Amino acid sequence: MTTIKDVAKKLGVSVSTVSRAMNNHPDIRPETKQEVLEAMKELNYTPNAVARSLIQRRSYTIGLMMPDITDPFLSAMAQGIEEVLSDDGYQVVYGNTSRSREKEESFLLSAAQRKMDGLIITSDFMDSEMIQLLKNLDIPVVFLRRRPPAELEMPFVDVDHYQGSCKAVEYLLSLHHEHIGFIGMPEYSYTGQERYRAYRDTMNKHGIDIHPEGIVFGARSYEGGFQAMAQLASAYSQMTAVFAANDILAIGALEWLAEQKVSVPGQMSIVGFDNLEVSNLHWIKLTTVAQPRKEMGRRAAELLMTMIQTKGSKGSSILFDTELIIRNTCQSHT
Amino acid sequence: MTTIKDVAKKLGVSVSTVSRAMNNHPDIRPETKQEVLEAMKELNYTPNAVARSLIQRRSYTIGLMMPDITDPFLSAMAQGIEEVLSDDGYQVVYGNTSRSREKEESFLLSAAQRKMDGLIITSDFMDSEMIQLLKNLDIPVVFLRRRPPAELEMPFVDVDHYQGSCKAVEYLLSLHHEHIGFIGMPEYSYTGQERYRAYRDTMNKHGIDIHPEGIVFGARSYEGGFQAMAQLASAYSQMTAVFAANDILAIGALEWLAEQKVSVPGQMSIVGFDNLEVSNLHWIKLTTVAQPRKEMGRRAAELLMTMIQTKGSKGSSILFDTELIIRNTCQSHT
DNA sequence: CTGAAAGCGCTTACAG
DNA sequence: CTGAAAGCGCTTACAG
Repeated sequence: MTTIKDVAKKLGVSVSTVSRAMNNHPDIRPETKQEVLEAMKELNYTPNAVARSLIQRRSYTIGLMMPDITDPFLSAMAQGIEEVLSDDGYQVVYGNTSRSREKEESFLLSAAQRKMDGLIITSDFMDSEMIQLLKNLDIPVVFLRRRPPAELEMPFVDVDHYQGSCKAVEYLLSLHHEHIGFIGMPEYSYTGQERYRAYRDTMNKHGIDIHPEGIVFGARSYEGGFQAMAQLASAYSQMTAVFAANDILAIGALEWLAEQKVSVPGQMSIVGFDNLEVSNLHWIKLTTVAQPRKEMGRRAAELLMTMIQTKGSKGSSILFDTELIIRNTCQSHT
Repeated sequence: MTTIKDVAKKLGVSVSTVSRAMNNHPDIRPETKQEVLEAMKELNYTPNAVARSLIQRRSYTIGLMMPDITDPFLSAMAQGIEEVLSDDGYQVVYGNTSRSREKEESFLLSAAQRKMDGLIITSDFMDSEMIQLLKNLDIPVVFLRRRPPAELEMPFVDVDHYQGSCKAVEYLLSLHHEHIGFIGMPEYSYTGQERYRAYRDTMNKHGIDIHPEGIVFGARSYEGGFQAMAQLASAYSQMTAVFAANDILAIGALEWLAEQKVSVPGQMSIVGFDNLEVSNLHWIKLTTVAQPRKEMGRRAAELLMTMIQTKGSKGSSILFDTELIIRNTCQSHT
């Protein structure tokens, strides 16, 4: 492997000079710089970023911790993140947690050892030990799609799940539905909780009774939505509309309805949340709530970059607006 | 930041001893080791992996270069890769290329500078310059879903696109279809070429004429499949079946057919390729060819690990079998 | 079993 | 503008 020493020797200059040439240091004669650059090319020299990191205490590496890159939502955000970070010369180290506490912990440990310059995390286990770990890291962190615990003074970027869900329920209400069921995500899910809270609050605000049998929490899959819809239909027979906390669940519900020949929106109205690509398929055309996924990733990365550049800045959180996308799964209740 | 020196000082031992304690070196008295380990904990010491990498010439980092993490196929493989690599204490550095030559080149350059230990790449631009770059890296590389150029002696892992596509076309043939159209991916796509080749060969093998107007190459989207089907239907009126080179295209075609009230499989049979999750949706139930995505990622990672561990091993390629999944979009032609 | 010393490949004051 | 020297935080022969 050729090092800075080799190119210094070839030219009969010092290593300092070579270093200055490749780092665009002002204190160097243009001709000297030119010679060095040429020698580097001739020798096929590649600077060793590891050595540089050690001395500069910057690795130009940022960690991205996510539960599941397979989730279309998360992968779109990851792409946005990678785009802005790589443009700035940073590398993204990707850690999949599979919603396992152990994997989250080991990723954070690894971030400490590898001297990562910053972190973007979608964390599912923010207990006191984890918080301590994050504090000890002493690097900028932005939470993506999660709220940081109060003692952490770190920013987050997310969509306004609450407001978006209010829109969805308001829409159903504006269509004169009163018996509105709810299909939720697993109860531990943060986003699921927010969407559920919005459902309750909106119903209450309009003075509409919430029927406990009209609420069910499904698994994170089409099958979960399918089962949930089956349960709802049998337990809450007056129901004329359903707000499903995400599109996957909504589509699972639509499958059950199709199988049972319940016409949508004729007999049942459905609203989802996420605006996944499949929701726009000809047979589905789901009315849902859209969020700017890739843009969220981009903004999270940009936020982290400014936090890194202006050291000590806490960074301010970003809450994106949602948009109700009206398609074909809702109809006025008469 | 606390370093190995701090813990040595606290205990009045040498840094060598501390180093030996944390690296499970045999030449250390168990009691000494115990003391060191405790001191490390007390001081909240975290080893600096950057320093270690510099001296050991291993970064425990592998690079994963992919065109688009948003593609459900690639993200599933990425997940498989991350799982096995992180279990082995390796980190995965993720680079999105967006099918841009420039981004591929800069990722490879970065791999050299960061002293990555290995690479898994889905490369779209293997020209001579790129090949040279890869050679200079002098680290294990496995190609994922691509063939390495002949002069590179590197292994690949992929599914047998050719054989899988033969199965699809043979199936249509077994149903007595003779006028079989083909919807392809963009022509530069490697996987697309293989699937097209299989279509042609299988038709020829059975002595069936291929009609040039029955072949169209679509864009990489539902819309692309939609347009392609429209074109095919008007140009090739005897057509009774279509092999679409991937599920997205197939579903786009199904959308057009549904919109035109052409019954599937009554008037038109369709086979896809990929077995994406959406293909199993109630309204779609697409007959298609399945590939073990996550498993492919896992095996690619395992292959890379053995190449790294047994230095100098070239590694042998892995070609996965496909499986024809028969659902509801094909019917016998009478 | 333990320590002193050299060295990994760079950067960065400090002198000149 | 340039060079010699110290140092980033470790690991690893080499002596003892």
